[in-house]
Amino acid sequence: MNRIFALADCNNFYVSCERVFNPRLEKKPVVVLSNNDGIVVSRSNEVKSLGIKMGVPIFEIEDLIKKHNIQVLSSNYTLYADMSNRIMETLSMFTPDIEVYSIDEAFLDLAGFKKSLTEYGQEVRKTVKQWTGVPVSIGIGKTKTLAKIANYIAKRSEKANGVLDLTDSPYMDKALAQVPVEKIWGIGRRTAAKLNKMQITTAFDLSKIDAEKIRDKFGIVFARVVCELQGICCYDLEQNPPAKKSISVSRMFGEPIESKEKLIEAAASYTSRAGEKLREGGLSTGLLTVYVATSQFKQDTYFNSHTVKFEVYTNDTTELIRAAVGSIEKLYRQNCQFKRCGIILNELAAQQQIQNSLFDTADRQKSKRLMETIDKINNKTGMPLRWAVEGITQPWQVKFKKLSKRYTTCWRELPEVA
DNA sequence: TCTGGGGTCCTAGGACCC
DNA sequence: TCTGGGGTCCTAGGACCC
Repeated sequence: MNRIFALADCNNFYVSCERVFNPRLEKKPVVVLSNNDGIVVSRSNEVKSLGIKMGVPIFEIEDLIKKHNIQVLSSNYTLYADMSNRIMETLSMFTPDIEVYSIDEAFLDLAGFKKSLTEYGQEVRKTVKQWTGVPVSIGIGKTKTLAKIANYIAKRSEKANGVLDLTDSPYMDKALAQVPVEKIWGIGRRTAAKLNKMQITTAFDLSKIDAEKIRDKFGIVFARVVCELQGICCYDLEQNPPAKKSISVSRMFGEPIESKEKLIEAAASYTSRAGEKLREGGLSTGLLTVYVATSQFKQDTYFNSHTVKFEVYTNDTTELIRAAVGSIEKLYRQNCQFKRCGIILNELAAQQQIQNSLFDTADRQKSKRLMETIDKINNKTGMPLRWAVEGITQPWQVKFKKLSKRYTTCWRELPEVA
């Protein structure tokens, strides 16, 4: 059966969320920054047209910020996650066949819809804007990759007005010719550079290639991209997201750390968060990896990791922290300016499927009750319990200097109307 | 001085076995 | 002392996504 995919993608998502609750930001240049207010992760159209690229460090654009009075905000992840949920709920009203692809994107299956897809897209767009305040663009195509392409153009073309349908379009070739290879879904910087050397610069050029012929040189993922551009569907809608394979928690420190004690604090704190994520998903882990690193932009970089295997799968934070602290003892180096630490949990399994060991000495029932109690307390109060080993002063904590309020998830921070 | 975080999949190469 | 090949499993690293 023929498929028709629509991709609904929010415009400048983080910036748009901020504008919903602070209309003074409308029509002004706005950027949202990453953790530690490090790099630019979301830009308004005004900022894009100033030539400021995604991912540039903030200190490199200080002059432009002053000159154009760019409004600068820290990331407010709580707000964005809540807005995302509202948008996805709104989209689900239009079809039950929806795949939430990322915080600001969803694929909808529109196969079998009789009326004009463009009109339908406009209706979706209007509704999301009305109900949530966030502008979305909609691209429609016979494969996910073509829907992405349509979306790319819908965002940029004035004529499209936010919606472009490329199913059976007489303008298909023209549309593909507008899209540089590096903007195609699945083609990154490396592959784009290789293609450019071969005089393949647009999606149109790429769609004319024989996928089988270059499969050996470029791999199967690439071959699929080419097929999808040709209208051959390789990726279906995924409505039931596959089980997670890894959980990770990592941060750059607010300031570099030299002492082992502080490094242990940070590692314990991230591990505690990883444990919460495990239990939220009803999972346990068999493998914990800790890594530490100095700044990648300084000389004499040091990166190292250590992995611990658990005899019995666990989601007990005390056990996880013990493993993480032991790893730091092995990884620590003196006179080293640590700038980052991360915890990765692999070999995840649902709690029910766990094999017990004959020689297990831990009281698993007691541990389970303890974790449940701690999670319950933490979910109820705004002041989460902490393990002593996480420290008190925590100088490594991430910095957010320009944070907006949690308008939608915290009673004390509701927007006020004067 | 200041440079994010959380994921997935694929591939090449090594270890090991028969 | 000489000398094979095929299969599987695991891991590290690369590339990509948002």
